[in-house]
Amino acid sequence: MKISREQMAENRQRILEVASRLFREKGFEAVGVAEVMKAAGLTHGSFYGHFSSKDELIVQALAHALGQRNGASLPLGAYMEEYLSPRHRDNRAGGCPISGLAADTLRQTPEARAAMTEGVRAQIDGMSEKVEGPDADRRRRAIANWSAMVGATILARVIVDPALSKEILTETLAWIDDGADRPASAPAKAE
Amino acid sequence: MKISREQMAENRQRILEVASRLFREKGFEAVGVAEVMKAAGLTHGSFYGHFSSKDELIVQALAHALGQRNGASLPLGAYMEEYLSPRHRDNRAGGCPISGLAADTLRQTPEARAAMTEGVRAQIDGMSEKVEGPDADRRRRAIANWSAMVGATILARVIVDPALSKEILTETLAWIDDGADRPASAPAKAE
DNA sequence: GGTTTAAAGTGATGGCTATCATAAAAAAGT
DNA sequence: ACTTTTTTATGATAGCCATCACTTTAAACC
Repeated sequence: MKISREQMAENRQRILEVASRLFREKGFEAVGVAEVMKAAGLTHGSFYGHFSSKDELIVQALAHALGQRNGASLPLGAYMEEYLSPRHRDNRAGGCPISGLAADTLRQTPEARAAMTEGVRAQIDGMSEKVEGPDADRRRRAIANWSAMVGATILARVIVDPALSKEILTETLAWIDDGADRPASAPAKAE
Repeated sequence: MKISREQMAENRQRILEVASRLFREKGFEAVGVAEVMKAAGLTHGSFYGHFSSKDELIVQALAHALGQRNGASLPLGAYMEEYLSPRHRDNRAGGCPISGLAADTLRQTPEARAAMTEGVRAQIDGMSEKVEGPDADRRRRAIANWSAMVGATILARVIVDPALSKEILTETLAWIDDGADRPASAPAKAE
């Protein structure tokens, strides 16, 4: 049956939303078109009325997830603390699509990789503006801190031992925090 | 046809070697049993004489790759420089299995995740011993530096823009290098 | 209100995958 | 030399997946 124009736009948005969550949770390859459509409350056949292929859905869902991520609202320290928290580590479906999907995206289409590239660029640019310290070093710090945040999140997620997983988050946070607004080695900021 | 006992052990090693390279290059899911066996110069049917399932192959190949990685021979600075080089970025099949497969391993069996966990633990322990600086900070530095190395490698690999990709490697290296044996912000060490 | 249009539902297809049963054949042991 | 063992090779099977042709049905438009 046909539905209203607004309904269709809503459906498309719901597909993107659901797909981006499923992709972040299970990876691109492990999620089928049928699963996405079912989670969106539709049947698998109508998928190709919205997207020309699964590859296109991947690009759109990635851009969708990257676009609605705005760590711009939080102060940098609070953002780092939230990013390197067990809560974010355990919330893959709703978490940052860069740490969740960067490795997966490497094996996707050039379009998907281009979307991821722009997401990373925007993230680094955004962090550069908020990092403190000598002007010449701000971009370097943003890049290194962001690399550490992504790496620590990926490592903390895969690691089975809870103590080691937590340690990686905590110590990485303490270290990048140090670099950003502390002279030497102090414990993680309390907030 | 049957072959000699040594031949069989050789075959098994070759399967592991080839599998670990293919997995690092394409990810666990994108590589089929038939492809591995073909690359090892065997036919797909004999696979189950060596391993009980693809999942077991994944565990064995992961342990194999993690085991033969010994950055222990190099000085830490040289190791970091090599790790964050375009050469390593572009050499996925022969590169570090942690940055290449950590994200993928998250969706594998608990045994595979356990193997990855021990690989990360060994890496951090090894780096802790070589990092310079105040004793209390050495483990923290090892963890943060390692997180940054893994994250930067993953990001540099997925990013399409060569300039941004290179910048991530260079700036991350400069930053962690600074932290390890430099007072302030200096360019990457020349070697 | 009737006609057109297009989105969602149904069902099928072809390709790819891991897995396994069986055959073939050579090494190991006597 | 002969039997037994065990590994490799062949071929088949069952399941999953993306994709698409076709039908149904309700919104859009006159």
